[in-house]
Amino acid sequence: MRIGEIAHQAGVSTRALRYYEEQGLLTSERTPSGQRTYPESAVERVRLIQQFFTAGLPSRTILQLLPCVDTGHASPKAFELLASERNRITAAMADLAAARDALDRMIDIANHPTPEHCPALREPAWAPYNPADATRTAPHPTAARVASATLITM
Amino acid sequence: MRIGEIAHQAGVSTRALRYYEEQGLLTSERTPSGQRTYPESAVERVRLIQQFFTAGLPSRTILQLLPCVDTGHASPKAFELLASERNRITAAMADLAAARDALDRMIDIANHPTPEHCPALREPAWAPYNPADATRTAPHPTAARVASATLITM
DNA sequence: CTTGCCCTTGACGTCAATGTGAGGTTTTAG
DNA sequence: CTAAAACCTCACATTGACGTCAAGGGCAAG
Repeated sequence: MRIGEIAHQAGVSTRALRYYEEQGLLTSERTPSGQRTYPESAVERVRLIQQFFTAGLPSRTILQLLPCVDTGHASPKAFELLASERNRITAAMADLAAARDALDRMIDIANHPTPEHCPALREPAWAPYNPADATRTAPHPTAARVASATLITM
Repeated sequence: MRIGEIAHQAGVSTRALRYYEEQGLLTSERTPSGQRTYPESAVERVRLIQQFFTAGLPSRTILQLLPCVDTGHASPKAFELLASERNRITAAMADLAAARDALDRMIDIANHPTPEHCPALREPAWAPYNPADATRTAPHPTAARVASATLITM
């Protein structure tokens, strides 16, 4: 298969594939005229690479990891890398969850059916930010938040 | 409080704080000599901003979201934005989970206690990538994977 | 007053995964 | 055979959240 076909099937650009090759993540055979040729399995390989990129792994790290995929064996160093990247991902998921919770609180407040949009009345998940007011104490925790599962189910 | 104090307490650089101000995310009073002054609440505000940045929200989006935090009200447009960003985050979490699963499979294989490191014997979570071999069929699903919870508990 | 640390603005550097365009060759369809 | 489509290499552009350096001003302690 030529590069365009792989790109299409894997859902990436040909530019990306050439970049992967440049980074040592993907190899190709060449026709006598110099065009790249790939086996079918390259599609799956590219999808895996993309998955790692999407997860925020830099190409250098992926480069160190891919041999493990191929050989089924991980050197102690590679093993450590696997573990640390796993931890990074877990931490990133926690960060995302925290941000999503923050958005959820905002959505809850914005969704609040009563007309208590007055900042002085709602429970301050965050203190209203007023730079001109440098001597403020914590506002009253007042209004009860109302559960509203109106948006996304997950 | 001056900028260095806020930066220290919020765990960011002064450069970042000036950048936030430049982007309209953070405001400050000025002393007669031009130095920035912040209220205590700025620390919390900066932490929130950082949380959003960490979650991959661009500054322009955060800029649109912060007024909702302050007013407790979301315009329909802002509400839509809240929802779409929530979806983005949820999708990103799914991507991370998928990548983590991939790493887990690699860890499982690498951890395999038996000497079946031979690629021909293990179950191919991914086909071994061999560009010179364009006419390969799926290998045998053979070796059973062994549960190994040796690394991270989460 | 000076030492030293913190602050100011401004502007250029960074990093990484591509996008994009130029200029030329190869393959394919008719 | 010819024109379109796909491919090649090279190389500069982009994006975003900062880092970093330069050149200078503000302010407490000794």
